[in-house]
Amino acid sequence: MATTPAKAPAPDKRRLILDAAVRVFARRGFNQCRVADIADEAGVAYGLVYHYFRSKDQVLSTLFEERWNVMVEVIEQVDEQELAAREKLRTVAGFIFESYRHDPDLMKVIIVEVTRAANSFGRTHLPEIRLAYDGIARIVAGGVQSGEFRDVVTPSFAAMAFYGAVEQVLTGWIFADEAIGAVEFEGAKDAIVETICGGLNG
Amino acid sequence: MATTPAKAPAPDKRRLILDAAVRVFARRGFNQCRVADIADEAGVAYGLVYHYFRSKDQVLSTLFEERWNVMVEVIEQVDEQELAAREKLRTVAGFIFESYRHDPDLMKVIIVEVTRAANSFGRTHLPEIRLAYDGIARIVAGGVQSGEFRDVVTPSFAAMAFYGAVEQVLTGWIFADEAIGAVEFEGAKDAIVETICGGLNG
DNA sequence: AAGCTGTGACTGACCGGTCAGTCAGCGGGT
DNA sequence: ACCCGCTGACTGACCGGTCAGTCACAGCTT
Repeated sequence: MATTPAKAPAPDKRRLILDAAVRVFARRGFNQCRVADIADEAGVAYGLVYHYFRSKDQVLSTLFEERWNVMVEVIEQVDEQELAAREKLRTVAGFIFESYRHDPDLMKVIIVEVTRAANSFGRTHLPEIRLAYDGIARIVAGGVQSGEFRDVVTPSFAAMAFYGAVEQVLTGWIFADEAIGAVEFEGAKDAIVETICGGLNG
Repeated sequence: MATTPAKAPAPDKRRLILDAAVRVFARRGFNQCRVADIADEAGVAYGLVYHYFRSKDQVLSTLFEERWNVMVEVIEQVDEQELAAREKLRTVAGFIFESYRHDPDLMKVIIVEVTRAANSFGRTHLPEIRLAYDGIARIVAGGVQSGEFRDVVTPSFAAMAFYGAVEQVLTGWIFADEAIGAVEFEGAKDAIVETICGGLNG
């Protein structure tokens, strides 16, 4: 056998626990679920959760950081491209909606349990959360500088409005009971940009 | 004594408990605080909380319903007036921001613990929450009908974007450590309307 | 190739603390 | 002398986190 044989699929219990936690947190909420629920869902012994993670909190934090870092990076990469600010915003909205389409449970957990939890994880992860807001604000600022956007509102305010609108659409989907169709996903991206950039006025 | 004498200030312990609960929920969060904290804050015996409320949950539900009903009513009344849709939206945003200015703790609790709690109170109070969204959507629909607004996005989508932006601004204030100045309060109302109605495009 | 040993991933019974909710009774007003 | 608003010690369930122990396996020795 070589040093890294990879003959068998290799269970990777840590990943198993993380994935199970997403499902359990999404289903019952972080506070309502038990560590035993995570272990059961992962088909793993209770104690193994504590072998890989210091605490229940750390499981959620890991989940959040993994995903949020990707988003922050995407926002930065988009901004570096040679694109109209409006197109950049469309790409960012598209990425976020696509993240939800790809893994609704994970996005639900991140939004409900971290991004909006002003008394627990939200406070803890504020700096990382702000990184994303700042990135969006930079895109808007670029748009203002190039003359594409009007200079009526501060970039960071516009970023808030943009991100708030995106998150509210996501929240609507999270609260909805039926699955969301492909049409809604596609439409949402354009509708957000149309609303925030074009405005409602006729 | 008459039926409602009001000779002495009347302690009204129920109100005392409700007001104390707002402070405690805002400070530590609903899940992190103990019923004993509420009783202590109110200067009242532990058991009295259970004299007036069936459960800890019911305390929060009462708080939410009291305030949310007022908001839904305001939205409806605004819509009945002879005003441009844009002005109606400005009034609604103004009311929400003013609610925060008047009692930040209460708004924080309502937003963080109910409006955005997809796994607990949010689910329970979904019908009431939707009443507000629907009211805003009706204002937008009126604007489209009168030709004031373009017909590019469904009214309920526009309502989501509007309310999402408002809530995100509020969230920013909630997460902020320093107090918010009067200038910010006044400016926010106009900035929201400028962003959502006017749009960013130059 | 058979035995021996060290390693660490993995297990799950258990513990100690915490807390929502109960209830027996007190005391001031009428 | 009877309410009844009010009290707060108490209880029982629950749950996060611990830790003593198991076992599969890799590598060494003979």
